[in-house]
Amino acid sequence: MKNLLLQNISKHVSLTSEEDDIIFNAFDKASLKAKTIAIKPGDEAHFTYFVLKGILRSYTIDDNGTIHILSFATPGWWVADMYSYLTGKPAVLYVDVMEDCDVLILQRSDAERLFTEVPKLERFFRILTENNLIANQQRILDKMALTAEERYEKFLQKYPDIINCLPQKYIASFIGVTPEFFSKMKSNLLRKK
Amino acid sequence: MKNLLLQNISKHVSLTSEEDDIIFNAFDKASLKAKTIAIKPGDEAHFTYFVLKGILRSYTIDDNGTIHILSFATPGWWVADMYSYLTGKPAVLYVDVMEDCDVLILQRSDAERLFTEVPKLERFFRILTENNLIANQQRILDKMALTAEERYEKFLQKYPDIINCLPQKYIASFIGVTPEFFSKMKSNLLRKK
DNA sequence: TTTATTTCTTAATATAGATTAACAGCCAAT
DNA sequence: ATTGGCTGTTAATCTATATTAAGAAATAAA
Repeated sequence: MKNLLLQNISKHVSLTSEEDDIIFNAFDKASLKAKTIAIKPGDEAHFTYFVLKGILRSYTIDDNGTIHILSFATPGWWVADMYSYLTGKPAVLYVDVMEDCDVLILQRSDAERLFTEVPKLERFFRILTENNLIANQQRILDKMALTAEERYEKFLQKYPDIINCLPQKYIASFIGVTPEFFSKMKSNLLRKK
Repeated sequence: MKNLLLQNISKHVSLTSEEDDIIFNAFDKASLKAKTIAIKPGDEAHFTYFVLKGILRSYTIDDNGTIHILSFATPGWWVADMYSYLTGKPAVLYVDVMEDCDVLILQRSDAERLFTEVPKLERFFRILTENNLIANQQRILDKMALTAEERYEKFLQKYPDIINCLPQKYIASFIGVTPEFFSKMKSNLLRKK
C-alpha cells in the first residue's frame, strides 16, 4: 500500500519498488503543531515539506505589517521557502501551520544526491516545478488584468475544497485585497445574483 | 569557440563535446523580423526560443484591449508560451518581436528525447525552471506588497541594461501601471531627488 | 523636408480598493 | 457567566492608480 508521497510521484514518473524505498528513506517525518511558525525570514530553510495531514501557508509581511499569502498547502502538496531551498541562502518567507500537520521533510542536499541516484526523481521535480511556474505566471497576469471579483471567482473554481476550512481573510490576502474590501465585494456579489 | 547557447548551459552543468553536439543539433535556427508576432493565443506553440540576437516580449491582452507584459527576452534568455510548451495545449500568450531576432528553436518533443539521452540537460532545465519560479514568486509578492514606485526601482536594479532600448510604456506595462501614471510617477521621483 | 504615427506629458476627473473606526458574533479560557 | 480575543460586517473617508482628453515631442514614413 503506497503512501501519499509515492502516489504523488507516480502520477508523473513510474518507480520500481527499490526506487520507492530509496526515495522514501530520504525523507524525515515530523509533526507540526497548529499556530506554530515552521519557517521565518532569515532561517536556513534548505528543505521542502510534503504535507501528509493538516494545512500550512506561506506568506510575507510588508512594512505596514500586512500579510500577503503566497500559497496554501494541504495533503499531497509541497511547501518550502523556494528561495532558501534552491539557493541555499536565508529564507525570505514565513511558513506557518494552520492546522496540526504531519509532514515529510526532504533536505536539499538529500534531494541532490537522489537526483543522481534516481534520475526519474529529478524528472518528477522538473515537472512539478514546471507546473508550479505556469500557475505562478498566470497568477501574475491575473493580478494585472483581472478585478478582485474575477480573481475571487477563479479562486473558487481552483480551490473549491479548501474554502471551507479557511478564514475568509486568508482568501482576501491570497487574492490581494483587504478583508474589509473582500467582505463588501462578497455581499455585492450576492446582491447581484 | 562555444556559442551563446552552450555557454549558457555550461553555467549550470558541464557537458562533453559530444553532448554539446547532440544538444546543439536538436535546435533549429531562425530569424524573426521586428514587429511580427511569433506566437499568439490558440497557436500550438510546443517549442521554446533561445535568443541569440534581438528582443522579444511575451504578454496577454485583456478584455479592454490593455496589454500586460509578462517578460522580455534579450540575448541569452529563453522565451516560450510555457503553458503551451509544457502541456501541449494551445498557447495563451502573445510573443512578439521588438527588434530583429536570431533565435534557436527547441521543440518540446526533441527536448524530451534529449532529457533521456543527456540527463544533464534535464538537470539544466530543472535549474532554469527553478530560478524562473523563484523570480515569479517574488514578482507576485511585489505586486501585492509594493507601490508602483518601489516596483519601478526594483525593475531598474534588475534590468539596468534593457531600459534604454525599451519604450517606457512597456516598462509601465511590465510593472503593472498605465503609461500615464508611470509618466507622472517618474516626474514625481525626479522632483523628490 | 514634410507628413504621419507612435510615444510621452500634463491635467481634470473618476474609481477600485485601502484605511479607519465602531460594532456584532463567535469561541476559548478564566 | 464573563472576559478577552479573533473574525466578519458596515459605513465614512481617503488614496493610489485608472480613464479621458488634448497637446508636445520624438520617430518613422513618404
